[in-house]
Amino acid sequence: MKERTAIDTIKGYFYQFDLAIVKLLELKKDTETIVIEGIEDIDINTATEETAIQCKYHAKKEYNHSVIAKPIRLMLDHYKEVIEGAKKQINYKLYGYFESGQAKLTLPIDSTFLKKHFLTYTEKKVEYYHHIKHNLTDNELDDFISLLEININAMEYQSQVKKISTLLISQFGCKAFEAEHFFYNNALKVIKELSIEDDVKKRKISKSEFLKKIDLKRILFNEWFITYKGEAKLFTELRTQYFTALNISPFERFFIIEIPTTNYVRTELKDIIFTISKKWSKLSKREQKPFCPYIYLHNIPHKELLELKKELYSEDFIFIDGFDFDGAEFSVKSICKTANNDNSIKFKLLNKFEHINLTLNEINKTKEIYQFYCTNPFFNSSYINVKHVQIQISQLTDIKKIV
DNA sequence: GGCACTCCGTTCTTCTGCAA
DNA sequence: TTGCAGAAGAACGGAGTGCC
Repeated sequence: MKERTAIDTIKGYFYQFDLAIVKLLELKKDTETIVIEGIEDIDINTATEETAIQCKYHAKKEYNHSVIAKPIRLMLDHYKEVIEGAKKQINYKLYGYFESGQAKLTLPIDSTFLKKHFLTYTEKKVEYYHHIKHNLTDNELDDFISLLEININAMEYQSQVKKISTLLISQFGCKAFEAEHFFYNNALKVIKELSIEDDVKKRKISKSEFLKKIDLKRILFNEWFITYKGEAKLFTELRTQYFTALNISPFERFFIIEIPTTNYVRTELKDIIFTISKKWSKLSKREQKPFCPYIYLHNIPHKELLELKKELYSEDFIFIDGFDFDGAEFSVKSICKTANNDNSIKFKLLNKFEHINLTLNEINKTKEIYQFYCTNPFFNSSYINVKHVQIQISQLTDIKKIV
């Protein structure tokens, strides 16, 4: 029960973030902006008007006037400052989803209804009259109603998610997977980061800034996206998208892995190397074009790399690193040597960052790069025809779950 | 028959607990 | 601190009963 309550609460946050994404994508001009948690949950600023939207998502709750009464009173507080000349006039919008009970509210409402159901309330057995507190006349309340739009038939959660996907596909001309894993994932991160800014000026973003920020074709390890998707499901989808094929083509695959500075465990790294080697090599005698993967370990201390190589070698796990004899320089020809059943080379280790480009330049076959990074991608491919997948990880063991 | 009172189920509002 | 769901309690309204 507790866990379900938490999930429902998180769903409420997501619903609000998703609505912000929808509103940003629906802005007509690139210069138009929205503010997260401004006057209301979402403030929309267009060339002609400003609208403050209060968003409610009650997946398991029936509509009752009291549920939306408090936000309406807060909007009236703002309106009071408007008629006093302290603030600029804006439009107010209450956008809510409820499981049932929508028929209880007949729109439009009048000032009598507003006073009775939204402005009169009880707290600790004391009755309050919000309109009397603010000394507002019926005419002023009518004016407030003319600025207020109530929609308690808001889109259901999944329908809104589908709408975002459609908008992103249309905006970026991408596929559904990219819309979700690249652009929606990035969009969630951008909105989340805006929402936690203390300064309201920093919670503002224009459509063009937003589109620029989310236009990154790489997978982020974004806690909000993982919460939305579920870690296991996310890893499964990544595996299906990038690492599942019935017949693996004999391509030259580069696995570029950043070693986290904390919680490094050598056995875990070895396990990942074994997995990549096993899955992404074919050394059978019957294989016409045998192959094995290239692996580069970013930020691994020199001494640790040496220990790792010693251990692999002592376990008869055959690999090459482009150095043919003691004192020799890195040889591209050596590292590019074809792996086969006779030499049993299970993977090719690139010791240094610069060896990646030297090797890539030498190879004429189809190449693919899979980069797993911790914070920011550290290898930028300039090869137009080379597939380059960038996936953010939180820990080394994530890689094994994906590949 | 009409009115007042009581009971009880339903509806609505407010409070509380929980998680972020 | 906020926003959600659920609990608790107040308010409402219909049915039944008794009295004038």
